[in-house]
Amino acid sequence: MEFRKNRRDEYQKLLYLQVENWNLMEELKNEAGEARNLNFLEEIIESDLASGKCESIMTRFPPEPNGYLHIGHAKSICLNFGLAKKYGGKTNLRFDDTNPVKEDTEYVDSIKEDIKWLGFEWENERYASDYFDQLYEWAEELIKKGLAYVDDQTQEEIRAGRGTVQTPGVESPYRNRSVEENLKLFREMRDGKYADGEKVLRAKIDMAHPNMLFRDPLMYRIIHASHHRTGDKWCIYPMYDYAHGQCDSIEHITHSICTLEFDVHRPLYDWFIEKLGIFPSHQYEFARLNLTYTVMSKRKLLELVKNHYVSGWDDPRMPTICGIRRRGYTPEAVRMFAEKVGVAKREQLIDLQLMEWCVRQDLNERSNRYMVVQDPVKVTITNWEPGKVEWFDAPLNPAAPEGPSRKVPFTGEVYIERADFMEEPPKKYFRLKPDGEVRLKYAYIVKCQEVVKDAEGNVTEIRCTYDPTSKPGAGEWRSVKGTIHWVSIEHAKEVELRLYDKLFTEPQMNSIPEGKDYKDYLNPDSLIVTKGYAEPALLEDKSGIAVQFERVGYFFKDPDSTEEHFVFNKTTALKDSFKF
RNA sequence: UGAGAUAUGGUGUAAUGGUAGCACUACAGAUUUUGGUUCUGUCUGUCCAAGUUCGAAUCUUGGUAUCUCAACCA
Repeated sequence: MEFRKNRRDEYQKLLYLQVENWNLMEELKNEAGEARNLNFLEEIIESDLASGKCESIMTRFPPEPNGYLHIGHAKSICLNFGLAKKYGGKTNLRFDDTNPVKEDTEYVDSIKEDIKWLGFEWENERYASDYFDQLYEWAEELIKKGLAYVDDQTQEEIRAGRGTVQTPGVESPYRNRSVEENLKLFREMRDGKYADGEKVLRAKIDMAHPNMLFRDPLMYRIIHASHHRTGDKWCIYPMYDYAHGQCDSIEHITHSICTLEFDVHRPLYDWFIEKLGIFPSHQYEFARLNLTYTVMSKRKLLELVKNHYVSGWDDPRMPTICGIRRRGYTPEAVRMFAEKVGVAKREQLIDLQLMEWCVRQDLNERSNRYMVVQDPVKVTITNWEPGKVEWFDAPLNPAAPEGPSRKVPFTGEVYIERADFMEEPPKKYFRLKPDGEVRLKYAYIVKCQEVVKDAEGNVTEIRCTYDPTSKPGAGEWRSVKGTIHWVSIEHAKEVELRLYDKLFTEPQMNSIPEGKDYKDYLNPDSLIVTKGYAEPALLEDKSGIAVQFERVGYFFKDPDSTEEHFVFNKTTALKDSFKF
């Protein structure tokens, strides 16, 4: 480095440059560089805006209503809506409903709910099916231009004729029908004269093209099925490639953002727009999100639900948006996550820990704290006046010690966590041990005097004395090394706890060895149902977001909860740096 | 024996010919009524090989690796 600097100085002298000028230049460059720091899509948009290629931007989120949205979609939603928001543009929600046999209104509703939950508002709600008439007209136009033809070949013949990635295809015997004949046949297709699969409409491009999608791609196929919106009006339906670009164009989408695997479609997207001479939308691709210990494909998620490996699409272990929501993630956390994973064109496999960090980050600031003991052992305070109850004031969030608080009852018999007591502790054990002192959080310091065990040697009771002078707020504060959570047995409320962990045991679920199935890696301990003993204030919590069980983790009240029976889902554990 | 895309610490992502930075993870330390939070620090990186240049992650050439494409799915 020193060498380089010397060489540079030498060179500056050689060029008779003043060192100050050089440094100034670099400073300016650095400033400019700092101000940028954009992802590649933002760069494209800024350059398009600057060059006047477009006055304002318009994006769209185009789900097919055939399943539930997952965290990968969340990335796309945050991108599309976020980019438009950042640059003063708008975003449409467009359902890509060109295949009636796969789609359903059920999914439309859940998709809308999920987008709203994430905190985004679309400009227009549209459907590809809104444009079926226009798309049909354009198809006739392409036929008239000699750019499309009706093919009578069977599905197998068409597939065989397409060739392979390394060998060119062969032209269909029906490729050179006259415009009149094509028009007549296409109209007959539309009018229901033919059965499914009998004929298709194809674009006439190049059967030897290196891009397989240019080997006379299908534009329309015959499907005699009822569509969730257009009913029985149509029996021919456009293919994705024939529909998507034109739909974008109709809506004047300036930046059509999709995932990487669509990059080979872009030339065809452009081809239709060019041949039709319509508004030039442009497609850009980014890398889809992959998460460690997670499967994301619709097929696999569906299988998990259908075969009851999980309780449903909204099972808190699912990567679906509804699952994540039920797990206790906040929209803020999901948006933060989408921001953190970044946008680029190389395949990414994001560490699940990043997602957990995001919820902790958000929940740490906003969530209310309560004490809940999961695996209790009884502590008796021998010098406590029998029957006495003392109520302590405990802040709901330690970041605001003077802020809102709850009342915590203290009595002579409390539960503590079994793991918070050790008879023969290692040296750096700060919790309760024989003759040791520990603070019961928000209350007194207690000292372990005696350990009671059953015949098997299990600890059944710990007898302690409390130090009356250690009362919070009264007199000088005395510090001890350990502070643990507890709950008054008399006041404890029993709640159901669902402890969730990662669904799979293997980080790279996309590249599992041959001969293995992803289901071979299901984590048998992904759900443990247990119970907890909570301080009474927990049941009164009205925050609506996950709460923190102090020293344990974040928990979210499940919709299964009733007035009598509370159920809490573990969102994620607190970070734990304690090591024996 | 095709075409397209992508290669920067363990994981993501910047640096747009000029000091390889940031975040997560991991590991230390300080603070702490949560072994939490916060703060500080440490470890670890330009796919390879030539070339251009005073200077290359960046430009050129040639390799290598990974991903995508042969549904009447999207």
